[in-house]
Amino acid sequence: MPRHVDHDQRRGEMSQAVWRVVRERGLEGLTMRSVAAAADCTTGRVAHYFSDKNALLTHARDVMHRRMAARIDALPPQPDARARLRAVLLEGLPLDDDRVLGSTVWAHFLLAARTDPELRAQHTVRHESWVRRLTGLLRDVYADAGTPPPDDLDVRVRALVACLDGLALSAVATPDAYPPELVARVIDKQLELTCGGVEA
Amino acid sequence: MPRHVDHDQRRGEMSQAVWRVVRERGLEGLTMRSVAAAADCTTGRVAHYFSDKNALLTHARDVMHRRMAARIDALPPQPDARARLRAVLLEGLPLDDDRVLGSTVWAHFLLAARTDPELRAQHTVRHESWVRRLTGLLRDVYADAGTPPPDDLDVRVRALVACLDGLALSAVATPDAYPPELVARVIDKQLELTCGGVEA
DNA sequence: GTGGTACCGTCACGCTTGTTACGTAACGAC
DNA sequence: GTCGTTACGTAACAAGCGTGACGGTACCAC
Repeated sequence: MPRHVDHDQRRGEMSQAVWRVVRERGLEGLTMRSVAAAADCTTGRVAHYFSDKNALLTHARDVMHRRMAARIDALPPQPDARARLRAVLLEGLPLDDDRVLGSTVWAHFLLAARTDPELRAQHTVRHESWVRRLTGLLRDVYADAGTPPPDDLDVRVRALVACLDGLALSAVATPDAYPPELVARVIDKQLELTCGGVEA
Repeated sequence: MPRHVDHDQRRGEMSQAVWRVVRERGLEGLTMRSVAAAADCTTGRVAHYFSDKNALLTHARDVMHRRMAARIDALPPQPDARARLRAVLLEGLPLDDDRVLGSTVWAHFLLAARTDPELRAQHTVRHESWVRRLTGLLRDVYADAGTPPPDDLDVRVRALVACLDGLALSAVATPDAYPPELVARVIDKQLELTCGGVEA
């Protein structure tokens, strides 16, 4: 075996460079050269680890998604179902630099999905799984209170998710107008509205 | 005066061409050449009416915004405050082809605003005016019912707007997963949650 | 007619893009 | 050592970009 480097690590570094470029210049400002510059190397190295610009993007997106999923899985245990739901919601919002980066990448890929069938299919799968997760958590809230879940549970979750998405978008696009404190207050209100009179 | 053509009309035609290109290829697929092709003319003509690519984009965005504002102003009178609020909300959602186009352009410019200070400033102004408009409408709902508006009126409106934005984004990015019927059902639920027990 | 001006098609320039080819240096196997 | 493979910097390429120059053509005033 000749000279060896850790491929996964290198690819990870370059994915981070992709995120940084997307944050600073958007998806349209993302070029092989800008990624190389952000990763402090030449385009030759980037080309060596990714066959394609598309492969580079896909990898960056997948790593980001795995990272976000891991954050949610690593959430500390909560006292009750409602706190659990709240913690997951907050984790999905861009409330610190790291998650601003995540939401930014998410937003750009979401918009790109509009004209790209493959991106669209992948987004739909993940979105539905996200909706299912929140549905389960909301159901737990009702179970905790000993109340049967309402018939409109699904629509309530959709409204909650839409609110979350809209907030994330605003926080990402105009962070000055939507500081973390406001975002948290709005999602708490939405949570209160969603859970209706349960445990109130 | 030599041969005369209606400048505003020509510019309007080209703005429509811009919208179509944005819909089909996104903001990054929008080039002078693609706009010219969509407007079925040469780049020479486009250059004749717009000094710049930026001027072209700005005009297209402004015309779209005026168009949307006009739609809302032209809304037929509604029986009560709640119906009025609902009508305005529905008008802001991409429920037909025309508004899908509008929301698509909105979403692209919103994301672009993230890295463009001027776009961001303009978006913030319009967003706040939109929030104020909805706040007034929601206040009317309470006034209609003879109930004093709740203290959390502002946060409720923010949640409503976020929900609207998130729905619009989903409907634009993945229309198959968010057909108009579902979108309308979700916003009706959100409206119901927002108005609390008023008139219920 | 006959300017003269608005309209706009054509084309070339310089720049940036993704991709590919090529050269060289580093390093493990033998 | 030396050889083969991996790593990766450099550079060239065609394609596509925004922009500006140039020229022709259609129309109105006179």
